[in-house]
Amino acid sequence: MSKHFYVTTPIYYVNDVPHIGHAYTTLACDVIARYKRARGFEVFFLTGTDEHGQKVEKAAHAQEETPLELADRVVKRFQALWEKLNISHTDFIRTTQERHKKGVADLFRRIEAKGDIYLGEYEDWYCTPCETFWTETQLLDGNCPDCGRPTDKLKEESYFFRMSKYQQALVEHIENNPDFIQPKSRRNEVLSFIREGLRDLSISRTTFSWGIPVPGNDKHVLYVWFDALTNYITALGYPEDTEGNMARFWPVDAHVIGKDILRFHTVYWPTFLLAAGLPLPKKVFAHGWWTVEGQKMSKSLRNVVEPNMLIDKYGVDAIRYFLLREVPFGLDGDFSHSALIHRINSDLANDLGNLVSRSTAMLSKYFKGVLPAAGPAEGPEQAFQQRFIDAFALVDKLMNELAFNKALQAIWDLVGAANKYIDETAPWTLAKDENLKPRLGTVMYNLLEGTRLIALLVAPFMPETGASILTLLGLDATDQTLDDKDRWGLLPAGTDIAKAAPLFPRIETE
RNA sequence: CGCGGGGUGGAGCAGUCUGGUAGCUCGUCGGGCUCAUAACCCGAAGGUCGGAGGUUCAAAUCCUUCCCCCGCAACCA
Repeated sequence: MSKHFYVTTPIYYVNDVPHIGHAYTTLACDVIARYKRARGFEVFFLTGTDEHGQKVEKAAHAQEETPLELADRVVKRFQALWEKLNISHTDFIRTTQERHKKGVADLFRRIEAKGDIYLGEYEDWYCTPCETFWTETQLLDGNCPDCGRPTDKLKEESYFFRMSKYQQALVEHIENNPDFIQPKSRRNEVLSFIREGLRDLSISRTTFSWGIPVPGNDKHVLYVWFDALTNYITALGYPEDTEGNMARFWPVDAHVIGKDILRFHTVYWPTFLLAAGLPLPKKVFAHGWWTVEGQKMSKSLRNVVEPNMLIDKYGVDAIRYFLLREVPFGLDGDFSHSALIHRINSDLANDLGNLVSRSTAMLSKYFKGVLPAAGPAEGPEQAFQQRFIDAFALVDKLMNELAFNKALQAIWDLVGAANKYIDETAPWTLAKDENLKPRLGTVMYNLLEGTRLIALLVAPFMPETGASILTLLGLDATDQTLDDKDRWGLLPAGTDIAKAAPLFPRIETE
């Protein structure tokens, strides 16, 4: 079995500034990447930016800068946010990079050589002032959906990809690989879409120039999605593969995307790959959307949630936790400040933070902060330890399904079990009888050892918190490996463990 | 007949595919404990599962029909 893991975010369009949705997708990929690394996988985690296309060209023109200048500016904002969010990507690709353009041109030629690209005519509704083509269904009462002015039916020379040729092969692939498109509801959606019949796809434009030129015909630039989707292999070095990344990491384990770009990833991209004779992605996972305080997020409502501000106010780990805990991955969810504060107070402060506080406080009080050795495990210890063994298997299964919220629930069951273990064993009672000191030592050891394991499980979701707890326990915080570290009893007796300051202060609201 | 998702105790959700004691989190109420960030642990109350009809020994779960809400309708995660 392969110990390689490749996960991608979509490349984000630089015509938009980063918001909570971008952060969500990227965060999800980061968590699975960190988890897989902890499990001993060599991980390639790719994110990046999509910088071509008419919208970028126009936006740049409006601001009197070149498209590349605009892209450089916006890219910095994405990169700064990822740093702030503790995103651990291994590569950041920009579609304006030479390596990408070269790979895209190669893919085009490869498909063309196969006879699956032809020159034809593209006919649609054109808004002259906006210089934009619209499909019949996009029009509002026959007018441009952007500016409301009338549109004309116009023909444009265009290269087409024989997508229709691959309809049957794609349907078969989806049917034979039940996990290819997740969640299942999306899979059904895609299947019914394909069965309505695939048309050939226009993959070039002549109405603007900010893009990758069609090889052999500079009048045309490539359709942005042909350009953009290809990033998933150009980042690996396609077509040369000098570093062997294509060989090691393709096909990708998971393309994580928002539900809006499902069709591009489950219809266009796979058919391009089929035509090129490359293996298809193992999984495409479409997550849901966030509303904000119950309302759709939009620029006009001015309710777009700015991740930087949230991180400054609540802390990066609290935000990371909230986004993945609050809503099942794949469904839509609502972002509200009251829900966020509630999560922070009850899950992070009361459950986890307080567990660490009370545990270390007792160790301080009863053993001067020096971890005692464990005596024989009695009933409570055996049950307690078994919960961890069960949880490791469960969490692994859930992480592989990208069921982040369930994985966090399973981890929090352990936090609950630890709090309950304290209650059952009542260390404060044991402490009153000097004869029970060994028993008290056993309880304290198990408690702190459980805390170590919880820290490791929590670390992919909340790297700083995981590191804080490990440091507190006298361990190397940079080593968040789970493989071989998920056994009971690795915390050495005799370790000095200081009483912890609150990990997550409660947020008081008036 | 455009497509899709949904209507389950006060709130938010799971359960529906593979019918068989209606579950979780929060909130409310009561109790326990005192190590801890007024935190932790235990218990209780509260639902005829949107309406109607049907299949079945048995339906939140399958079938029919109706009502209501929310998205989308080719390039916004």
